Amino acid sequence: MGRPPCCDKVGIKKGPWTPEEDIILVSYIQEHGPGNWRSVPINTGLMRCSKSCRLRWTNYLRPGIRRGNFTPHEEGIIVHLQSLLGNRWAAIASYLPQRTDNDIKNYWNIHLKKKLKKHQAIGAIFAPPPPSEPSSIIPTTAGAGHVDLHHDMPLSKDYSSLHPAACTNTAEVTHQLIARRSPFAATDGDSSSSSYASSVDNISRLLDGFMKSSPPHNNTADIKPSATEVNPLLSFNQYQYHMAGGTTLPTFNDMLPSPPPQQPALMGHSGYDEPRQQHQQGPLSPIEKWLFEEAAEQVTGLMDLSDGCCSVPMMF
DNA sequence: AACAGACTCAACCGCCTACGA
DNA sequence: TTCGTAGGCGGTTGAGTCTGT
Repeated sequence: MGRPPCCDKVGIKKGPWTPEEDIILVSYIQEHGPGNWRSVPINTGLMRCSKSCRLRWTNYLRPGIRRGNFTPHEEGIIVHLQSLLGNRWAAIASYLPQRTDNDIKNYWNIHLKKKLKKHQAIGAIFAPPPPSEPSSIIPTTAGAGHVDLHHDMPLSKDYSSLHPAACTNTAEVTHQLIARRSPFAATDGDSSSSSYASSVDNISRLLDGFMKSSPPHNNTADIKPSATEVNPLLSFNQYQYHMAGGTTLPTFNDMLPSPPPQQPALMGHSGYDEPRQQHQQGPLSPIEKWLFEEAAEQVTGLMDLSDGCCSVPMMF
C-alpha cells in the first residue's frame, strides 16, 4: 500500500508557530488532553498538520520541559545511553523526562558528537583507559570504540568550563550549575533564544499555572503513568529535577532500584507515549546497572553539595 | 560597522509500527 | 488476512543568531 499523507497538504501552514497558534493548541489540550491529534486541527481550526500539532506540544508546549543548558551530568547520561542504545533518542529521552528527544538529538548532533570526535582524536594519541574502567565492560550496540570515549570528556575545553571538578570555588560551581539548570535560565540568560522563545516560556508558565490549579488528572505526572510505577529510574530523574532547581527531592529510598526493572523505553517518547515496541529492548541490565550506580553516586553528590563541598559527577 | 562563516534549534519529511475495520 | 489510518521516531533542513575578522 502506498504511504498515505499524514494530512491534507492543501492549506496546511508550515513554519514557526505563532503565539496565537500556541495558545489555541494549549487551550485545546488543556480541555481535551493530549492525543487524538488528528482531531486537533479540525476542532481548533489550526491550519496545521496533526503531526505538527503533536510535535509542537510534545517538544515545546507541554509543561515540565527544560530547554537548553544541558548539565555535564545530563551530557554523561546521553553519551552513555547513546553508546548503549544508539540513536534511539526517544528511549534516551525516557531517562531524561524533562528533555525531549528532539532536544537530545540536537544536542548530540551539535555538541556531543563533536566532543566525541575530538576525544576520539585524542584517544588516538593517548593510551586508552585501562580495562578495569567500569563502563569498559558494558556492552554496546554502537560499536566497541564508542564506549570509552566519554571518559575523556574532561579533556574537552568546552566541558571543562562546566565541570565542577574544574572549578575550585564550590559556591561558584553550585551557582553555575543551578543557574544553568534553572528552567528560566534559558529565557533570561540565553541571548540566542529567539524573541518568540520567551513567548513559549510565557505560555509554559501560564500552563504551569493551569496545571497547578487543575485536578491531578491534568498534571504532567498524571498524563503519563506514575513514573515510579512505570520506571524505577524516575526517582533518579526526580533527583535531577531537584538539581535543576526543581522542588522534588527524592528520599534515599527513591534512589534505590525497585525490582523488577521495567523496560526504560516504556515511558516512551517524552514520557507521553504508549509503550514502544519490543525492538527497543536493548541491553537493559547494563543501562540500569549504570543508572542505579549513577543514582547512588548522586546521593553522595547531593550530600556533598548540601555540605558545601564540590561533588564530582561520576561520569567524568 | 559590515560581512562571512559557524552555530543553533525549531520544524519538516519520510519511514515504521500498531491498531482497527 | 488485508488494508487504511494515526501516531511515533530519527534524519535532515533552513532560517535566525552569534562570532570572528
